[in-house]
Amino acid sequence: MIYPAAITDGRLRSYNGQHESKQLKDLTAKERIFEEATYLFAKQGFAGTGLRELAAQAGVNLAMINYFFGSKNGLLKEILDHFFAGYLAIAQKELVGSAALQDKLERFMHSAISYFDSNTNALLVTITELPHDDPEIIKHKAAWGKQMAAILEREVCQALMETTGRKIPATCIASMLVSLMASRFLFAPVMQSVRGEAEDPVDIQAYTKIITSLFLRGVLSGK
Amino acid sequence: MIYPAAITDGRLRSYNGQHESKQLKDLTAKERIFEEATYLFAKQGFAGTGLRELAAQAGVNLAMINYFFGSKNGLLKEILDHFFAGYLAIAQKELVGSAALQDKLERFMHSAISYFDSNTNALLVTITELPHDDPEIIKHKAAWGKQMAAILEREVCQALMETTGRKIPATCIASMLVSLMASRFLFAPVMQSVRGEAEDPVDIQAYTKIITSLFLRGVLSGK
Amino acid sequence: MIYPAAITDGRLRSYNGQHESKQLKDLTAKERIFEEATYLFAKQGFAGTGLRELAAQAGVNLAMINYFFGSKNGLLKEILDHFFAGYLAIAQKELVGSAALQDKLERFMHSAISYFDSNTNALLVTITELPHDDPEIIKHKAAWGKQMAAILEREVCQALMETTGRKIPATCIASMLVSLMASRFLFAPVMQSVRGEAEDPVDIQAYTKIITSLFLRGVLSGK
Amino acid sequence: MIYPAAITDGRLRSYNGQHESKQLKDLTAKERIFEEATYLFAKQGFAGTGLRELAAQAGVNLAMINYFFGSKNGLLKEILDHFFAGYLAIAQKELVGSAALQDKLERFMHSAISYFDSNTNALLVTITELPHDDPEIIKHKAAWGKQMAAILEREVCQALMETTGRKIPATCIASMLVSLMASRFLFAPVMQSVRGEAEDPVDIQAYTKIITSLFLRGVLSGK
DNA sequence: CATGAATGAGAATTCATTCAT
DNA sequence: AATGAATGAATTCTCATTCAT
Repeated sequence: MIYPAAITDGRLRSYNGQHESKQLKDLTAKERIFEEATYLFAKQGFAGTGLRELAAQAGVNLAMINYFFGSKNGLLKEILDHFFAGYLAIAQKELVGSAALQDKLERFMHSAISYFDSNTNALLVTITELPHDDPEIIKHKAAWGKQMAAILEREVCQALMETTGRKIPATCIASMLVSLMASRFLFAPVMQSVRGEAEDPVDIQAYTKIITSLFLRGVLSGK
Repeated sequence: MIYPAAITDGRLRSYNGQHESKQLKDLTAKERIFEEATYLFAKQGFAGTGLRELAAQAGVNLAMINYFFGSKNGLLKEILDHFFAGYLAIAQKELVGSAALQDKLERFMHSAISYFDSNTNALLVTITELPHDDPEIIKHKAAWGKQMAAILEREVCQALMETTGRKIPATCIASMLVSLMASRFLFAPVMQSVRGEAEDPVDIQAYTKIITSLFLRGVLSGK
Repeated sequence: MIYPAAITDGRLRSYNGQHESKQLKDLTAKERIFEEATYLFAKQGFAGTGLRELAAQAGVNLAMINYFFGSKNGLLKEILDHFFAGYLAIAQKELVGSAALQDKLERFMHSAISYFDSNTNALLVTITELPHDDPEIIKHKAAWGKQMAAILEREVCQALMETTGRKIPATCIASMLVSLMASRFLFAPVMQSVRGEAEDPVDIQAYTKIITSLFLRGVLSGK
Repeated sequence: MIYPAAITDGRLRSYNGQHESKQLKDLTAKERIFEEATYLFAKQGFAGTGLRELAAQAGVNLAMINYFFGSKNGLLKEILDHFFAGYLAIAQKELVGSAALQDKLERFMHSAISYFDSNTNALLVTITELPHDDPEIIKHKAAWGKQMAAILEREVCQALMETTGRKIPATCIASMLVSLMASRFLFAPVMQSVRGEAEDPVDIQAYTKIITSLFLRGVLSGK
């Protein structure tokens, strides 16, 4: 997993979210729609983005969107699924196994934050659409949540109870983790204008350290 | 500050957010619009909610919304301002002063989570609309963020550096705090269906303890 | 009749159209509505002007407009009637009598153009609303047109036939006269930006001479 | 240039403005919208005509208007541009050259009045929207006015000064010419009801002669 | 006289989607 | 695979008018 040196504070119209080197012109029409939709949904919200605008930005005919994705909802579902799949893969890779709890968590958080950094737009779409209850979409979100909770329950919660005596539900852990790791990306647009241009944001490595340390040892611990 | 016994897992069409006993019928037309808008924006998103639907649910004529709030954006601005004002007041009350850092933070987090619990809908609107960059709205958000960051810088960041030697920017602290405290409310709709009906969610007091303890001492600390 | 030295090229928010010295604050609410309506209707058209805007500009409550004038149409009718009455009075004063035809016409045109200059807004409203066929309004216009045609028929057409042998219908004369005299005011907004700021428009006295001379002796005549 | 025998006193729902023989059913949707809009705008004014009514009359779906013309303003701009282009072409054809001034003017006025007669609706839209100052529209009008003034300045004003010693600005000439030639069409709806049904209007040839003679030699000249 | 609230209809525009080509 | 036309419903917002106070 590559940790990009340059920070990407907020949404970027990046067509290389996955560290691919493809240019816009190299992408197929479907890929262009997908990338542009992720960017626009992150910037303006799902309901706030029209398919006309999306088609224009992606440089495709309006009818192509429904042709490729069936419907506007189908497009959202694909974005969410794509993002969840990557996130779950990281959880599986870093959390499952016999390593020490602290090591597991540290590695997971490093990877996850790096994933969020490379897929900020998809992360923002996921989070901002989370509470909205389109019945078609909510099933998807619950399905992914179930898998995540299962891993956490098995690999984290039990170990946590054994070592610290604390019983925290997996759903609670899952929520806290994502919230904490996503905080930078979620608040970036606002915090950027709060800081103004005088101050620089912490870079992504520093951020990762702060967040990880906080989650494991709290804000009051030294170092 | 009252801690409501009953959990409010997610959005409620509650016209007694502030623990007032007003009934729907007692509210003025403007208040009904405001309450219903907060509920609907939380449930379906700002852009996903039409003024027609809002007017119907609030039991007012469609034109009254623009009459009272000028525009749909004006309505959103009033909701955000109202929520931010309450949040900032809590920060001012609990964080400003000469108490010990840990006591300040504990009291603030208790009050803030209780505030989130009583104003879940407004919280959700605020968070889900955060990254969306309507130029008219973004100025409001930045203005409030500035005030919050100023308080944290003065009352928390400096004390933190003195006691722990860690320099964390106020904007970073602000984001982490809100994210963490809001995690339960933001993920509630999804986590509810993840748990199914077998398992009960932790109640709000337990949640407050978990979050506070985590933020101060980390997840690995005992107790 | 006074010929103002300063030209009034186009629409003016003049509350002293009739050379009265009343200030805006001295006018009654009804008068303020009337003046402001004349200005706005001239600038944006009757249908293009909302009563809310009018009320705001006139500094009166929205409901006052209907209270004073019955309806938006009633307001227009009063503006038209007021303007037509003044125009017809001039025709009666200058055209009726035993003077020579050329003298009659010259005096009439001088007076009428001066009247147009002092009531440019009302003139513009009249002309731009002329072809629009609101059935309620069209009767008013026809009634005034009949009176004007009658005077022209009696005092001009017959004399014209006797002196030049030409039979021109009164309706035709009436149209040409008004069109010609109003041309400056009707085209002023456009011609102003055509000229730019380099060139000055002819003043109202020069304009009066040009128009009168043209109507009586044609553009090819010397002097 | 064909002089239609039948007079067209005022606005006609004529789909054969250009003496083409196309029927309504033969026109494309865009053309039907264009024709019907010209008719309705002439009859009720631009602001006084709703797109709903226009769509119904043109027999197209409401959304097609914005689909083809972008906006209601875009539709107006196209109507104005189309009319201005035709008018300017006539000016260029008849006024530019080395013919005698009187011949130029006579030919121009004949052609222009005939053009007005074939495009009465567009003429009325142009004139009644002239003073209204939508910033988007006013630029169009000024642009066309500039071209017209340039031709008149070069081809008419200078010759006029040489032959008669009179210096009349091109903007003034342009305004008077259009006003005079358009008078019949502008006042037609009113004058028709002034005459009643007893009297017949002068036909378009007689009107052309009267107007031309008046402009060149004045109303007092014989013949 | 004057006001603020309220109304129902209508304004222009955009929506997601479909379909024949 | 791709396009332009077309649709009906929905969007936000403004309209002129009324009425109780």
